[in-house]
Amino acid sequence: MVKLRLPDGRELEAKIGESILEQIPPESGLVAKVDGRLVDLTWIVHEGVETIEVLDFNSPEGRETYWHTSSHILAQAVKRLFPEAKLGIGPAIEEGFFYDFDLGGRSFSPEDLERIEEEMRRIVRENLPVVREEMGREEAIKLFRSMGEVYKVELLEEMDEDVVSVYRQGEFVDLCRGPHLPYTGYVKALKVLHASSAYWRGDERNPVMQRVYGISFPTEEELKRYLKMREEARKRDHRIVGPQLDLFSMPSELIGPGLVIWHPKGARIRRVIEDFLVRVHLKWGYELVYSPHIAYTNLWRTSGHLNYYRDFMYVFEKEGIEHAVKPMNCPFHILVYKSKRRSYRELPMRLFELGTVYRYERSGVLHGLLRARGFTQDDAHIFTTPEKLEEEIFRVIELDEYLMRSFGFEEFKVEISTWDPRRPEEYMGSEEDWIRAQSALEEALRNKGYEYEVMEGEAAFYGPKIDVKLVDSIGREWQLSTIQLDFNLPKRFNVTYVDADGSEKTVIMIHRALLGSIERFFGILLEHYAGNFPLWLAPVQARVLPVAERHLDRAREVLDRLLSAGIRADLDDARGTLGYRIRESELEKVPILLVIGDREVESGKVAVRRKGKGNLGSMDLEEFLREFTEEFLPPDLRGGSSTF
RNA sequence: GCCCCGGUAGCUCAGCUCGGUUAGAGCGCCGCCUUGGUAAGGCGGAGGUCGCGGGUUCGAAUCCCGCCCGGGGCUCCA
Repeated sequence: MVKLRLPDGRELEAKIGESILEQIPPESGLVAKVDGRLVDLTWIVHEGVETIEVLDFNSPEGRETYWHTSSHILAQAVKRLFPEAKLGIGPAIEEGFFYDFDLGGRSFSPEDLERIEEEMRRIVRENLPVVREEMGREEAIKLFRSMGEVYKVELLEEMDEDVVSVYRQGEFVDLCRGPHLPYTGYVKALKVLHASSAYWRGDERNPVMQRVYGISFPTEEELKRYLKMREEARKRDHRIVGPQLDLFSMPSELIGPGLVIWHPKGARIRRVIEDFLVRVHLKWGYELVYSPHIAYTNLWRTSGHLNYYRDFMYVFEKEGIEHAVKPMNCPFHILVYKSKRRSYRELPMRLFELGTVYRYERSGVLHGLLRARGFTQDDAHIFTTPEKLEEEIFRVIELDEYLMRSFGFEEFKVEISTWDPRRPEEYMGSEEDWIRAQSALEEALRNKGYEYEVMEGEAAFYGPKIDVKLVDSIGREWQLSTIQLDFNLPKRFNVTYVDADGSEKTVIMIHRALLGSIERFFGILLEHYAGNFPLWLAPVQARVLPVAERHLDRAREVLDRLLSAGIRADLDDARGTLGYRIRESELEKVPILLVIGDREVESGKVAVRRKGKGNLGSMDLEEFLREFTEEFLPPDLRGGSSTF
C-alpha cells in the first residue's frame, strides 16, 4: 500500500497506474515528493513506491515549483511578443523568479513589461497543460538548434546526461529539469517587477542578457501583501530614512561617491555607539590604540597586500615617495606589538581601534552606508600563543554575542570557513597549524553552544575564519562579524614572542571586526528599527513640549533637570498647535515627550507621552527620572555599572 | 568596471512624446493672525544655472553628443 499525504495532513491510499493529480482534490497541491524525490503531479504512481507527499505553496519546494513555472510563463509571453528573443535561463529565486533573454542589443521598456505581464495573464487564462517529455540529448540539441535557441544548445552541449527533459506548454517548449505545475492556470496572481541586465552565465565577457524579474502567488491577497511588504522595506531604506531624520547625508556630486557626512543627530548616535564599544572593549581586556590615516606604500608591500590590493587603494606621491591612504589597520597594530620584544607573559595582547579606512570600491558596488569607500572598522588584532588560541576565540565570540544582543539582535547564523584539505599547497602555514586552528574555532563555537555550518574550501589562503550573520526585524540576513585567523602576516612581519623556555616563536594573529564597519552597522540598525531607535541610542531621547508660550519657563526648568541628569533632551518652541507639534516630534521619532501645560505648571508634574504608546499620564518629574534612568543608559552602564 | 534606467525648488514629483506665454503642485522654510491638552489651524511670501559641458535651432527643461552623479542588476567584496 502506498501512502499519499496531502498538504493538510490527510492521508489517502494511492492507486497504482494513475497520476497523483487524478487522486487528489482539485488544486490541492502543486508538486509532490516521492520517496524524497520531487516530481510533477502528473507523475504516474507505480509499484515499489513507499510514500508520496503532496506539497503546496506553504512548502519551499511548492513555492519553488510555483515560481519556476511562472518563469516559463514569463518566457512564453516574451517569445510571443518578441519572437526574435533568445532564451537564457529562468530559475525560481528566494523571492519570485526571473528569466534572461538576449534581445540582440535592445532592452525592455516599462511599457514592454506591462505588455509582458498582460500576456502572462492571458497564458494563465488559457490554462495550458504543462507536459514533461524526455528525449536524448542529441535530439534535444537538434530541437533547440532548429528553434535558434543558441544558449539552450550551449547548455545542452555541456551536459553529461544522455537523456534530458523538456517541458511544453502550448506552443512553448523549454529545456528544464522540472518539476512544474500541471497547468498554467495554477498561477493565480502575478506581477512583473522590474527588468535589469545580466551577463550570460554571469561573465562580463559574455553577451548581455535582459533579465526580467517577477513574483507570483496563489491569491491576489498574498500578492498585495507581498507588494506592500516590499514597499515597507523600501520605506525603511536607510538611504531615505537617514537623510529624512537628518542623521547623515552623502552628497556624492560634491564630495565623491561612497563618502558620508554625519549630521549632528547621526553623530550623536554614532558617538553613543563608539563610546559603548570603547568602554566594553577596555572592560574585556583590549587596549585602545590609534594609527595614522596615511603611510608609505611600502608598509603594504611588506604586508603583501599591495600586489593584489593596489587597485583598491588611494595612492599618491610626495617628494618622490609613494604614500597611500590606509585601506586596513593591521600593519599599524603589528608595529605597536613590534615596538619592543614581547614575552609570552604579555600574551594575548589585544589591540583595538576605531580605524577609519578608505578603499576604492568599484562604483557599481557602492550602496549607501552598507558599502562605502570611507568607513570606520571596530577593528582589533589579537596576538596570541597557540596554547591560548581557543580560549581567545571563545572570548571573542562571547563579546560578539554581548554586543549583538545589546543592539537588539537576537538571531544569528554562524559559518566557519575552512581550507580545502585536498589542496594544502594553496594555503599558507603547515597542515598541523590549520588542523589545530580549525578545531580551535569549532571547539570554541561548540563550547558556546552555537550551531554552525562548515564551508569547506572557503577560507582565505592565510587562515580559517568564523563569520556571523544576524537576522533583522523583517527577516533579512546581514553578514556582520568576522573573526579571521592569520598565519601569514606574523611571518611576513616577523611577529614573535619569547616563550617560557627562552625560545623565540611566531605569534598567531586574530583579526576581528564585530560590527564590521560603524557606517554599515549604523545603516543596518537604522533599517532594523525603521528609525525608531531604542531609548539609549535615540539622538533626542526626550523633548519638553510646552502647551503654550506661557509654559516656556517651567519647560526650561524641566529641560535643565533632564540635561543635568545626562539625558539627551531638547525643547519645543511652543509655536503652532499642540497637535501639530506632537505630529512633528512623532515623525522625528522622538521616543519621549514631556508635555507641560497649566495643569503641570500647577502640580509640578510632567505629562509623559511615549512614542508608539501614546499618553502615559502625568507623573512627578523625579519619579519619571527614576523610572526611565536605566532605559536611558547604554546596556553596560545599567544596574549600577559593570558589563556583567 | 559593464548593461539598462534616471537627474526639474530643501524633499516628493508634474511638465519632456510633438521645441515656443513668466517652469508648476504638495510638503518644508519665512512672516502675520491664531494661545492651543496628545499625529496636520488660517492667510500671505520667498525659494529654480531644469546635473555639468557642447551641438542643432530664430528659439532647448524638452532634440543630439560627451561627462558627472544616482538607482536596478551583473561582477567583485582580501
